[in-house]
Amino acid sequence: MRLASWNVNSLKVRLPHVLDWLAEQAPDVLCLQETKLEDGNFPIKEIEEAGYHAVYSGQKTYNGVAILARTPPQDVVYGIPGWEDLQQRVLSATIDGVRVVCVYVPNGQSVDSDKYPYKLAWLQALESYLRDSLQSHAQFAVLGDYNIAPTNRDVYDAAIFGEGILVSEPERAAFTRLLALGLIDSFTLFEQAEPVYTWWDYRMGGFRRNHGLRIDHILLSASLAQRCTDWQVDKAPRKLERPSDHAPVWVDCIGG
DNA sequence: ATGGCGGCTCGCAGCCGA
Repeated sequence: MRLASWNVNSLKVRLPHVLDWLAEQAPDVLCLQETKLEDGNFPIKEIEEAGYHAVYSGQKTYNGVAILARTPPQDVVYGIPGWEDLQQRVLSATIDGVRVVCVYVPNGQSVDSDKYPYKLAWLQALESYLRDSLQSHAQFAVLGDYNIAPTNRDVYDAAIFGEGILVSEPERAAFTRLLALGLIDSFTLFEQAEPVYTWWDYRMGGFRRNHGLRIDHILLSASLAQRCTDWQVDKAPRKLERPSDHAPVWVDCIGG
């Protein structure tokens, strides 16, 4: 099965790209972030006509997550249970026996912003939730925009970012703690010769100059990682007119 | 050194993203 993730930066604007991508890549599951749509405006008709079921949790202007799947998502959980959050950033569902968690980790804005401690507290809450969920799901995948570049290799110019947002030690430590739960960054199963990015700045010809970051990740439980045969980032949608600044990423897993 | 793009809104300027 193919499990994918894409921060679309407005599903309203990007719906044609998403529908084209579903047709071309035929993922079994596609996790979306930054839909920026209230649930009443979610394009469920178009998604269903494309052959997908969908569950979604959105809000106006900011955030919003969705899971599209060829078979009906089951046991849907909205947000992080027991952790109040007005921002719609997490959605979980079981699809074909795999527990899928779609995450849009807060950006944090800057390390001296109020949004930075919110990001770290949010990551702590996510860690607790994932620890609990892993107890009951051997086949487990956490896909999304983590807003963390795990190593300097995941940054086009580490000097520019310094100890700033997306790369700071506390954020990277939080990411490492997610791995310590027993999750594997599927990207690392298929080490690449050249640096690989999933996001490029709209400004200053960021994509053309390959000024990117690897901040979209697919973490897999050990059982699911054993079934994983490929990891890819598809840069093609980033080349289209009015692209998202993120590219879709996916993994293929045997069976399911 | 700064901002540079793009999407959003009880919009026409300002916030936010990364």
